[in-house]
Amino acid sequence: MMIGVPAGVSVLLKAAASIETFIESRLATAGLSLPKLAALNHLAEAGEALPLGQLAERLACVKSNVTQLVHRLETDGLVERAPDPSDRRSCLAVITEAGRRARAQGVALKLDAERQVFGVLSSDDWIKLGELLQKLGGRVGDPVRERR
Amino acid sequence: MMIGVPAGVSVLLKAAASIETFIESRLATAGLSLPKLAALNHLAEAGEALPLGQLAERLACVKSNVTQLVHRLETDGLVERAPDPSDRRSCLAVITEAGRRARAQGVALKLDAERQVFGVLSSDDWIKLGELLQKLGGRVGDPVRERR
DNA sequence: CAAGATTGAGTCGTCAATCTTA
DNA sequence: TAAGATTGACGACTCAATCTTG
Repeated sequence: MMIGVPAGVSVLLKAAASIETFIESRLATAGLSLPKLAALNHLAEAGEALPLGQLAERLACVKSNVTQLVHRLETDGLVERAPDPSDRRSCLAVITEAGRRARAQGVALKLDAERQVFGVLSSDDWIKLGELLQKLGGRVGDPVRERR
Repeated sequence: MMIGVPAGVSVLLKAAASIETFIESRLATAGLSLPKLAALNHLAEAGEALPLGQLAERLACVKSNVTQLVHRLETDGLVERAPDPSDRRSCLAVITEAGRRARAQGVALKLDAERQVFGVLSSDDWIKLGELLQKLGGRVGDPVRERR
């Protein structure tokens, strides 16, 4: 008997959307979102201020997006803009103390949410899923790249 | 040895995003997107015009979203608004002939893209993935619901 | 000219408030 | 008052065009 073969794609996308919504709802309790937390993580892990272009590259998104994201983070008081002494075209994103605190909180919330989601899977299941997604993700190709 | 347990979540979300981008890029060749195609599918499958609220429910999204989505579809000439004879508050979404053609094209493009994505997995892999996602998706809970 | 960032317009989604009709 | 739809404001993303500086 034939089941619609590619129905699995929809299942995958829906599951992902569902999980994302769940994690976002947890992060929201700290005034954060996944994009904001990702930006804070990159800034904290870099250990220094990053030019916006650098940040865009690490976030695998377009520069204009980072412009706006950093603007929102500035409004929240989690990041500040500073002029780049070595290049007057450039602009550095600096994480604030409040930003570091929010990040710590966000990391904990996200980890907790992820554990909740993945708690229903056995270790073997989890490994198997990783393999399958690897194959899937690897083949699809073309993550965001900067246009020429 | 310990691997970061919930790293799998990120892998899942990234894989899904990647696949979604891929499918969207195919649909774009017909001037469509996943949300637009979903709306057309529901209208065509319903076999009759639907009130916007009905459509919102079937799309599992908020009504205000459908208002805008239908507006874009109207701009594209794929859907038309008609007054509801039985309730003057209501408004019916009617799929046009162009809408039916676009839908047929979109369905084919999407199916093709999905087959491409899933071609990299064996039948067994595919079944296994379905099981795992079932467990995962079932647990997460709270799809969109209309607020009271 | 090329590189860094920004702005403007467009898609897609949310929520809260509003307007009309039941 | 409830229900149907719309509007306005916002988050997050894209692209194309622009401005400034190298």
